[in-house]
Amino acid sequence: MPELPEVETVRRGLTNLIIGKVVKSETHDTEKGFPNTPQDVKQFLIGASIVDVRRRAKVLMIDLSTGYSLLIHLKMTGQLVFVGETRFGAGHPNDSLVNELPDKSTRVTLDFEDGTKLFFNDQRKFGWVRLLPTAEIPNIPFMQKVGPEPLSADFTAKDFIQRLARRPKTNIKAALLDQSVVAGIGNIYADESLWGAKIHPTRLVSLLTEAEMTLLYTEMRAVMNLAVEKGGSSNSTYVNAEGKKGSYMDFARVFRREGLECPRCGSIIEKSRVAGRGTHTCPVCQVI
DNA sequence: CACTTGACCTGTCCGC
DNA sequence: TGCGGACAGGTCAAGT
Repeated sequence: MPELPEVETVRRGLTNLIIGKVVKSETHDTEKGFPNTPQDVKQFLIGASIVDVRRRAKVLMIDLSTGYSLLIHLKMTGQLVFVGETRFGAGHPNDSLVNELPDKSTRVTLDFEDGTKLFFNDQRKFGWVRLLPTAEIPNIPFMQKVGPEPLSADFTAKDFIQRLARRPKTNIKAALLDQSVVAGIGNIYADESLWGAKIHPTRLVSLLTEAEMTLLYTEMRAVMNLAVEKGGSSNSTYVNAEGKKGSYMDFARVFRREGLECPRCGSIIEKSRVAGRGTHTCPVCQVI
């Protein structure tokens, strides 16, 4: 599920739900999704309290009182689901989860001292959780190469244009998906941003005008801001850590709207494959 | 080097 | 209904 807006929504939810809680025990299924040793877990996780929940790009960081952090990447299908028996009223979407979790997609479970739990579920097993010293997070390869946060106040159109210029011979969709250019954009918001800027995803970066790149910068930020405000995008079954559904898909202009009318010009939206990903475009108002 | 493709996994949907 | 193949909101390694 997660691009920047979804991960940010999870971060905000967890901030409300788990800060101050003390970890009582932890279980995980395989080393692949959680490579730390039992000794690491015992020394740096068990008994620790949650100090902060942060995000960089699509990576979540749960900072612990031991000076270590849990780094979490949800990849395609990861979810963090908080279950606190007293938190949800009758009929709430999370009520059933109290009894249904853990299930076969559960990779990691954190049990807190107060009886509440946090589950990391991941159907496709691409995601991961790892424990490492908080101070070492900036040194991991991903953090070394990842680009700026698109919504940060000091990220300018000029920065964006300069970073795009490093990928002149690839198409603009691949460049937007490249986390070293800008952090946090994924398949949904790449398509939505390019529609907003009336640029076809297959266009070579070197063929974009400065005006187009400036407009793309503006549209990308508008899309990301709206998506964060709406709690991200959710499929029919997903609920976030707080049991709320994201509603951005109600506002999507092209993503998963193939066969429907373009909201700007009325042409029929097409689906194709660009940069190895399913791609949604208006064939008329997005210029190749 | 820059860029593209395949691999990692499981579940679901769609066409025969 | 059964089966095969394509596909799914990401990233890295290996290939050209």
